Amino acid sequence: MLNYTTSEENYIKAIYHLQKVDGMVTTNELAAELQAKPASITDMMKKLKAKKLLNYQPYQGFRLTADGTKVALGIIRRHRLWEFFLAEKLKFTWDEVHEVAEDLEHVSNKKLIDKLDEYLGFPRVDPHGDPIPDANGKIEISKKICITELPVNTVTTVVSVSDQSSEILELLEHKKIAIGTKVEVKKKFEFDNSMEIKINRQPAITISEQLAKNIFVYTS
Amino acid sequence: MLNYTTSEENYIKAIYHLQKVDGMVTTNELAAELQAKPASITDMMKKLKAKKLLNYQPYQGFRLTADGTKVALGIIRRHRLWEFFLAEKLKFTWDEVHEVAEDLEHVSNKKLIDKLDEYLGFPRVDPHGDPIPDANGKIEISKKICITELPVNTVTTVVSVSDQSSEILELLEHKKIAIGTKVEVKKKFEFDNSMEIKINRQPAITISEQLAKNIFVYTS
DNA sequence: AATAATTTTTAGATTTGCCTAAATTTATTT
DNA sequence: AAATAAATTTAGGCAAATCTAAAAATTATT
Repeated sequence: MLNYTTSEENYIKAIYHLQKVDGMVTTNELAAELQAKPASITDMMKKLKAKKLLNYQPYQGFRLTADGTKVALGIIRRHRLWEFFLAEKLKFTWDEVHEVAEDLEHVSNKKLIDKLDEYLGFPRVDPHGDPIPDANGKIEISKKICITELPVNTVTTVVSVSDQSSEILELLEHKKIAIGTKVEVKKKFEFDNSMEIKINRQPAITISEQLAKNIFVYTS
Repeated sequence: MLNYTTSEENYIKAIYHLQKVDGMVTTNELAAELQAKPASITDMMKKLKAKKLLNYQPYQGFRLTADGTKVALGIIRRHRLWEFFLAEKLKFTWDEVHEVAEDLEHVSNKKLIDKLDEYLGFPRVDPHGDPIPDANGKIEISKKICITELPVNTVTTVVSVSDQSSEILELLEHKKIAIGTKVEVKKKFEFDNSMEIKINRQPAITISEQLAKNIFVYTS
């Protein structure tokens, strides 16, 4: 497999993530995501198209090709394995790992990553609960849904928190909600979309709509 | 501490290593080391001088300043800690680690490196026997000498092999000489500068001048 | 010490990745 | 369906890091 620049990799990764939400990704969306100007996006889109990583017709948005998706999954594999390493071995907290992994993910030595994977015991998810692609690029279809979509009286497990600001983390910590926490939705209030949830066997607690929107759980 | 580009770091590191042999480093030496053209060296020397990492007067060669040396030691610290990690934890062989560490060394997150150091148990030397600078940039003065300079009947430990081609590695493996091997020089022959050495308590073996010149040991 | 050889620097070009400003295309309104 | 607004692309420029070829400085040699 060929090598790509750090910049190319950042574009590919961003497109992969936006695609999942959107289907087709637009120039402005990607510019916002990467904190770059739209003109820069167009430049790179031409380059990635030339390398057959991207389906792109001017003004029509873009999607990764099968090859582009493979490259994206390689980057995501590296990112998430390093995140796991940082949390598990170096004792970083789960909210610190992303930033460091942003740099480590660009070291693309296959043997390094496969040996790291083995050393870590082939973990299936990273510290945020996101699945780690295997050496062949296979990734478990994440069956995550937002806790707001969960029916009442269903027990499930928190797998990820989308916002990762220190403000939300403070609140989560206070409410004792963390990745892996077992939660059950007890009541939903239409007035303000707040909800009551139970954590383990403790009394129900209330979470606001804003908070709920950022908490994701497994469907099963 | 400021951040430097991968390219700047590679120049700084190369100057540091050449300085130790040479005192003053020349444009052509550095060009050879970095596989670049002399014109490119001059360009970068101007830049590093402007950043006060280098003492440099046109046509007079260059040396790192105290600041430059500090930066170099940071890079070398990262490089050697990753080498140790790769050998110790991921089970890379000692001749494979350098290449991978060349990429990892440019991820310059102080917390990452200090936690890695701690995780590894604050190792003093890398898998080639070279000393690892501590978090403050302190490095043990390496008391390595070539085995050819060792007096007879002195027991010592192999700390490094300068050449790392597969040819020399094959020979070293055959002769059971590795980093950490205890050796004792028994005889030196003036005719061809070959020597007989004993490894542990086994019968003496002969090594050629060419091989001996590449084997380094501790003086004590 | 003058000339030749070598080393180093300068000048100017190229590529990558980004930018601003202007032009173009597409989408939205009236 | 025009006109307006928004999104996107093009054109041209800039900085970093490299290169080639030519000029300048230093070192070595006769």
